Amino acid sequence: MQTLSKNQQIIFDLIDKSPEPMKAYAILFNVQKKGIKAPLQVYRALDKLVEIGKIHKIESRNAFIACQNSSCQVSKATAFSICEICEKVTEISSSSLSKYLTNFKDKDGMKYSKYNLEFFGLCKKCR
Amino acid sequence: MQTLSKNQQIIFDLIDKSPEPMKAYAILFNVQKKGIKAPLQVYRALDKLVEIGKIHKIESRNAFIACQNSSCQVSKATAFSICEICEKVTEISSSSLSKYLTNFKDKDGMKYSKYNLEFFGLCKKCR
DNA sequence: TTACATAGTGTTATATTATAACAATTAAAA
DNA sequence: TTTTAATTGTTATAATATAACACTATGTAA
Repeated sequence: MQTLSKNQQIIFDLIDKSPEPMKAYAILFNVQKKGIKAPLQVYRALDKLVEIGKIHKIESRNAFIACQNSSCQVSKATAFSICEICEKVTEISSSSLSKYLTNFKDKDGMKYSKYNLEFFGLCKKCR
Repeated sequence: MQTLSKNQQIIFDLIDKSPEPMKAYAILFNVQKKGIKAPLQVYRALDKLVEIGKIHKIESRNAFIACQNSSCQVSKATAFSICEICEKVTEISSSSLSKYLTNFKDKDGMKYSKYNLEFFGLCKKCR
C-alpha cells in the first residue's frame, strides 16, 4: 500500500465516493475548489492511480471507477458489467473467470500479461 | 449480407486492407481524395459498420479493425490480442473462449448480451 | 548534510477524438 | 407514386487527452 500524493489522494477520494464511473472532466470540475485547475493535473493523477491499481478505466466509456477488490492486485485482470440503459458499472470478481482468462492461451500458444473484459447487458433494475 | 452505401464501402475497403487498426482521423485523411471531407462522414460510416459487424472498435486504442470472421455474427462477442510494443492487434477466434464468455453468469445470475475482451502482451516478434 | 535522482506539481497551449444541428439527397417500401 | 427511412454534406463545437517547460517536494545514498 503506497501513499498517494496530494492530488492523487483528492482524486481517488472523489472517485471512490462516486456511485458511478467518473469522467475526467467531471472530476476536474469537482476538484477545482480544491485547487486542481487543469486537465493535465487530473490526467496525471488518473494515470498513476490506474498504474497502481487503485482505479480502473472503463474503456468503452472513457470513465474511471475505484477498484472494488480490497487488495488491488487485479489491475492487470479486470472485468466489468455495464448496464446499457442506466450505465451502472460493476466490477466482476469471479475467481473462475479470472482463472480461465489468466490461463487462456491463443492458437499460437501466446499467453497474455493483462486483460480487460467488458460485459454489456441490462442490470436488475432495468430489466 | 447487407449492401454498403458509398461512404461505408469506401471506408470499409480502407480498413479491410489495412494491416493494423486505423484511427478515425487517419481514415479521414486517407479518404479525402475520394470526396469524404468531414469527420462526421467518417464517424457515421464507422458507426454503421460497427453496428452491422463488418468492423470492430478496439476500445483501448480508439481504433477500428475489419472483422476477421468471415461470417460476422460475432460483433456482440469480440476478443482481441494486442501487442504492447508493436501495437499489432489480432482478433481471437476461439470457440471455447466465446462459449465460456457467452455463457458466463455473474453472482446474481445475470447473463450478458454482449462482451468485449482485450488481451495485452507481447507478440511473437516482440518477445 | 549534501548531493543527486525520482516523482509530483503548476501552467499554457494544443492535439485528438467525437457529436450537435440543420438542410439536402437517395433508396426502399407501401 | 408518395412517403418513410437511410444516407449525405456541411459548419460549428464539444469532449477527451497530451506536449513542453519550469519549478517543487521527496527519497536515497555518499
